[in-house]
Amino acid sequence: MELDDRKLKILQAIIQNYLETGEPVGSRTISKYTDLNLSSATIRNEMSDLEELGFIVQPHTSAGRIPSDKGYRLYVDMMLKSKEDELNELKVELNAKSQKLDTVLKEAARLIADSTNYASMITVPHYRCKKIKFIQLTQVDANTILCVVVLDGNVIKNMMVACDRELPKEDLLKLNLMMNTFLQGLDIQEINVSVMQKLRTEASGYSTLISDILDAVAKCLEGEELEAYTSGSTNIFKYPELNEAGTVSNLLYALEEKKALTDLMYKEGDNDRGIQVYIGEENPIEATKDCTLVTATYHMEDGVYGKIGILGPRRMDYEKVVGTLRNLMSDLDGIFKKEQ
Amino acid sequence: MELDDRKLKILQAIIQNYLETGEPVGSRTISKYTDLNLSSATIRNEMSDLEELGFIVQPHTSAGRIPSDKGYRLYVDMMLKSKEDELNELKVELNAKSQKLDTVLKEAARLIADSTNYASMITVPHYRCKKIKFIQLTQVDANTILCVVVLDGNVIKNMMVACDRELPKEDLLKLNLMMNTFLQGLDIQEINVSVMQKLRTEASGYSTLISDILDAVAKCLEGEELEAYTSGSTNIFKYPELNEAGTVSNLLYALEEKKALTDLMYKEGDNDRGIQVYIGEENPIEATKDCTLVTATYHMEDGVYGKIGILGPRRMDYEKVVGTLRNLMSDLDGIFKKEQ
DNA sequence: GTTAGCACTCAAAATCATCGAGTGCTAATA
DNA sequence: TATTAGCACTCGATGATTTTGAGTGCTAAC
Repeated sequence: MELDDRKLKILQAIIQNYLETGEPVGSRTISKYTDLNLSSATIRNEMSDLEELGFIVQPHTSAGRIPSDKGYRLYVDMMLKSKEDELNELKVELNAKSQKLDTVLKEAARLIADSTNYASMITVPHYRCKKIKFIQLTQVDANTILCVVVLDGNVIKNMMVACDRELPKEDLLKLNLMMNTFLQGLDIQEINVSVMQKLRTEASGYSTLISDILDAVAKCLEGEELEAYTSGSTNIFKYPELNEAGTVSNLLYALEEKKALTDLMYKEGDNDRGIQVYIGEENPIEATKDCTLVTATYHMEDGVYGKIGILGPRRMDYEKVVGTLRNLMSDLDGIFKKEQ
Repeated sequence: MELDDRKLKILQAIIQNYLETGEPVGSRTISKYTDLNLSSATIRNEMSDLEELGFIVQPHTSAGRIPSDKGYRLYVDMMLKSKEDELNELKVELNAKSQKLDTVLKEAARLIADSTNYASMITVPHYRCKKIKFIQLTQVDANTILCVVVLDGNVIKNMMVACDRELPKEDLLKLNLMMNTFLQGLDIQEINVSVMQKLRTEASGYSTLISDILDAVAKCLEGEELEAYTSGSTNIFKYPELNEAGTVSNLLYALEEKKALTDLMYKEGDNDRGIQVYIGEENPIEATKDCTLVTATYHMEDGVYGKIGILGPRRMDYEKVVGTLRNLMSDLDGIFKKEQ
């Protein structure tokens, strides 16, 4: 059996109607809804075919049809194709004044959630290859040193390091200079034993302090590697089909723990294929198997990237989501470029 | 009618039983459950009295009784009193190694949520009177200056400030020195026009930069004044009585938006009466009117304080919650003292 | 003052009937 | 051959009705 043009139109009509209503759609509805001028009986025959082909399913005998994951998949693929070159006039307003990365990301998450009415997540960039732009050590009080590290992309990390005595100012300056000359331009993986060795021998007398600082730097960069922000997680309540006790609590848990996206980043690695749509069972993460997850990857320089995800019901307004996401991506790209 | 000793014991038994089961408790249960050796009929008479006194209510005729807000209130008050001097051996494990405030707070929230099975919130300290310990300006690249502000309590704030050209090193050093001499020890409210004036005249040629920096400092300190962290919000699903569509979504929304606690801080001001318990309608915040909210205030120096809140059902394990909270408070106090 | 006993209440659960949207199939039609 | 009208059938949803049982209040006896 072939998926001819008429079947495709009917499928599309079914999906669109289902997206709007959330109810299984029957043959009579389609018969009236479309401009195909076919009787409900004919539609029934076609629907029967579409079901055999696996694009739609019946929740139970004598109910209308709803799209299967395969059906959504076809729909999304078609849509993505047709949208490919189309201009999208939606303008995402992002307050780029604050140049701090985390503020921008938080705001991005909120924007997405507000404008789509789904839940959103955004991961902070993946620092694996992030290079150190510079380091600044300052004595805060008698036994604490503040260490600020700026990475490229103007990501700022700071940490406190304990030290046993107050350093003379000249020493601190010297240490600062040393740190910068040795570490500038290195990424976290390049800070290896030999570099540390050199630093230690150079800084006679401060060997433990150096170790402590490097530890802090390493821990800070690696530990928070996959932080993420979420927003609008309660939007989930708006979709009754997700609103079964078990599902909703799992989803919210995944969102609160920020697992969904970070897991995905681990699983899928850093392959970037622009906007990805995971429908139902396609989802690589257990908790989201009843949802659709749309992800997009944003880029900074040098293979540094993060992901934005939108989590909603299968019957998601795919057009809007993809559109909004596209816009946001370009906005973010703009901001990050300016920042460098 | 008097609330004699026997009535009190029965009330206590009712509450405790209800805390465990979540079901209305009947006379027969109490008759067996307690060591009073009274028949269910007698209990029924007493319960009837207790209801008249307003300590318990019937969800409907022919159901058992559940505690009213007034009943809980009595119970909590009694418990708080009896706990007052009692040593509590629970030990809260807090990783104090990382000396960064936000990490500690996040961890505290998580600990509380995990150990109590309720939702927790924690606000970052209220900076109103926070004094500047010092300021560090650094040129990050040609048109960006990084400004790190350390407040007492070792709260670190950093922000990027745009500037039109690269400053010579000497000038930056001079600015740094100036900033520190003028601003050190001041709190946000003491940075007034006259201070700014002085700074600007002193720093000939950098007047705009100075303004920008001060703006950033002010905005940063004021804007994030009432940030908060939450944890375990999905624990709410564990309590069926909160699990009505409307309630749960409101609660989660309040939690996600971190409204509950911050609102409370605004409403109640900075009066600190240690551990506070708000039961049901006593709650000053609309969204939590079906819950119990237990809050505690932690202290740093100089009137700087924050709040921790635990949100759960009315039938909360008050003993455990209060105990855990007490411990956490003392742990936090320890950490913050060490940090100074 | 306490208790046994009993009639009464009422929410929750179980049972049953009805309704109707939607289907699949068949036979008639274009 | 493709389309359509017609009809019997299915089955979840809705709602009425009954049953059940935990729990009460009251009264009379201890």
